[in-house]
Amino acid sequence: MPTTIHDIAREAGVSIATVSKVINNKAHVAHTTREKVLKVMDQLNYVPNASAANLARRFSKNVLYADRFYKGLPYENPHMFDIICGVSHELGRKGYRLSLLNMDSPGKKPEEVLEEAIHSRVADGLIINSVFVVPKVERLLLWHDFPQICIGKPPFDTILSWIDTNNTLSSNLAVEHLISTGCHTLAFMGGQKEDIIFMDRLRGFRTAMERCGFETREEYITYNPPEVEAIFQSATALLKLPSPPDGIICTNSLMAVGTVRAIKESGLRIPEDVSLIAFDDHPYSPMVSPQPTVIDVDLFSLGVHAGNLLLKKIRNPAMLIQTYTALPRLLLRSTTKVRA
Amino acid sequence: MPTTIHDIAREAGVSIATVSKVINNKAHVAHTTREKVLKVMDQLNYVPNASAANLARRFSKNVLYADRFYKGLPYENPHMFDIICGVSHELGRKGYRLSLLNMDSPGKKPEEVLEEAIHSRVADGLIINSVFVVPKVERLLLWHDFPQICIGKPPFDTILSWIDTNNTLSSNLAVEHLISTGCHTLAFMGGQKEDIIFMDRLRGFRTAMERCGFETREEYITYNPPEVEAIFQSATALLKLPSPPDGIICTNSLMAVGTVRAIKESGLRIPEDVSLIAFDDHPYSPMVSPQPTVIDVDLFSLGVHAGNLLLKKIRNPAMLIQTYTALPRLLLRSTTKVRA
DNA sequence: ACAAATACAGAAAACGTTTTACTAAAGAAT
DNA sequence: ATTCTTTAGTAAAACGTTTTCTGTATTTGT
Repeated sequence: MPTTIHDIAREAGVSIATVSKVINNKAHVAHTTREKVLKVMDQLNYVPNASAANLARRFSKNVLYADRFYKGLPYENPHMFDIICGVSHELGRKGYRLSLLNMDSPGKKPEEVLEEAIHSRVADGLIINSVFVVPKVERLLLWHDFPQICIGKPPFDTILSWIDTNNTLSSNLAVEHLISTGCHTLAFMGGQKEDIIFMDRLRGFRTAMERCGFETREEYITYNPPEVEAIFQSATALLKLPSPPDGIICTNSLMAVGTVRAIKESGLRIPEDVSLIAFDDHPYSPMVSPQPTVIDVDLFSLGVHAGNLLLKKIRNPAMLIQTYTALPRLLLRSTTKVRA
Repeated sequence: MPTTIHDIAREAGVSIATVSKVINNKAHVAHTTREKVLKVMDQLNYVPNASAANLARRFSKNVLYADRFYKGLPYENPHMFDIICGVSHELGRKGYRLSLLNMDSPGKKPEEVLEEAIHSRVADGLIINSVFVVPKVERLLLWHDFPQICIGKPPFDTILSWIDTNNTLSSNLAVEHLISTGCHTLAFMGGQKEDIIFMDRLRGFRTAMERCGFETREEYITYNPPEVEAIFQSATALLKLPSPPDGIICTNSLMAVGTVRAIKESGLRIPEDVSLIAFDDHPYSPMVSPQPTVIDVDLFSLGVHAGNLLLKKIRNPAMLIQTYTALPRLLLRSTTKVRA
């Protein structure tokens, strides 16, 4: 019932081969013929059947995004969906489609889900959260020459391609900014030791401090659970030290919320007495007052880059390992200011 | 190079028809034969080529989620991604895949993007944000008998299937809860008049008030921009009225943030002097203190329902119009309490 | 014991494209 | 005029499945 390439060919008085050439903008078709075919296609509202085309040309113009997609995830981590939006945007522009591959499948291990997807040839490439990239998965991908981009640098040496943010560099930026505005005593409101992003940032903090000729004192580094009350206590304690910090770096915006409250309730002014800088812009940042100066990464464009890199690999599978590190940026708002 | 059904057939010493039957769990294949084929499939690591299967059986085991996916959206509206997670979860369980269809395509109108996708048969069904469901799109979908679920009730009478939340009912719940805890004077912290969700909630508020025998006075209804400072002012003004409200309903969690601050800074206690209830649980709700009592909808399971309904329509296209309205639930936290 | 029904297996025809020859015609070069 | 290229177009063979139809064996019912 739906119109096929045969209908177009018949109606236009040409062969299906010619129609195919028109569709795919191939050479060896006269201008007038092309026009004629295009007109018929338009009239009959023809769009090629994707499956048939996929089968014949042996690729699918589809890309998989492999991750877990569980309940509440978007609230916990809206960031990853901003990456997905970026990927989708870029792929859409280039005529590719993005499918979600949920690695949480009842009764199947993530590798199995992935292997099945690859074998079934539903997609030409893969964007995968690096938490799934264990050596076994690496072998699988390399063995099949399957174009891929990992989101996040895999935790071992690999010749897979990846794309990541640079937490160390972010810390550097934060430290340098605070010092340049005149802070002398810096503190770090951290998360828990299992949080690798936080630990990366902390490492960056230490080296940045060293590079700037400052001493890192352990009592200025706190490890906090993700609870605003505990954070508040912790920050209050920090401010009661014999020589309290005049600059605080918060590993995320939740820390910032609790810390801001602590500073205010300690009777100190922001940023005059204590400056504050946080990582990751978060939707509720603008709601906090004063609005926090923030260091973040444009994750949407990270996604765009990932999509772009992947398409290049798809077009040229011989392409060597690709990596890309997104640079952090400083969003100057009201919790930091150059001091007199 | 990749293994095909022919390889399996040869290796197992049967015909490809038999292998196909095994793959698809069809009848008329002996137990021993089935075992033999399965063993070979396992050995050769065979997974059927999706495009070929799609072409032959004339459906794709794929579903589209049509919406805009622009930069920053996940921060503005994490809710919609919770729906997507739900859909993906449900579809994955049933062997279907979810593809994102970005309706923002350079140089193409949303209807065109949609029409192309439908004609190309990349998917067997569609989940679509009802903001795109204009009469033209309705005609398109009905004409092609394309199984679909709208997220949100379309703004006109339609025989398309949709799934939605019930904002009116939510308001009812809120009003009833406040009154049952002993509040007498209720106020509504609203958004802007263009916000249809808010207007729905407001409508529900009015009817609920009436049903409960309370009078709705216009000065207790405020319309606010999404800015915490303005909200704060607005709420403060409310509390300065000759007979201030002892119960406030906030149309979203942002309102709650500003309002809580206003109540506190007015020297009033929550919930002893003023109770507060907000719509939509938001990730930062737990961070606010006191934690707001909230009325929300489980959007993940809304997504699960949507996926489920769609699969039913795909299996039985003759199925009549389906609708589903998710019920709101009350999350009792610290801003409401039964009064002595 | 014999017809009828059923279980199993395979051959072959789709499904709707792309691609690879191959032919015919038209131009260019000798 | 003759040969050599280039261009335009086509017929036919993939691509890897599903499905229908046909033909045997085997079971079941009488």
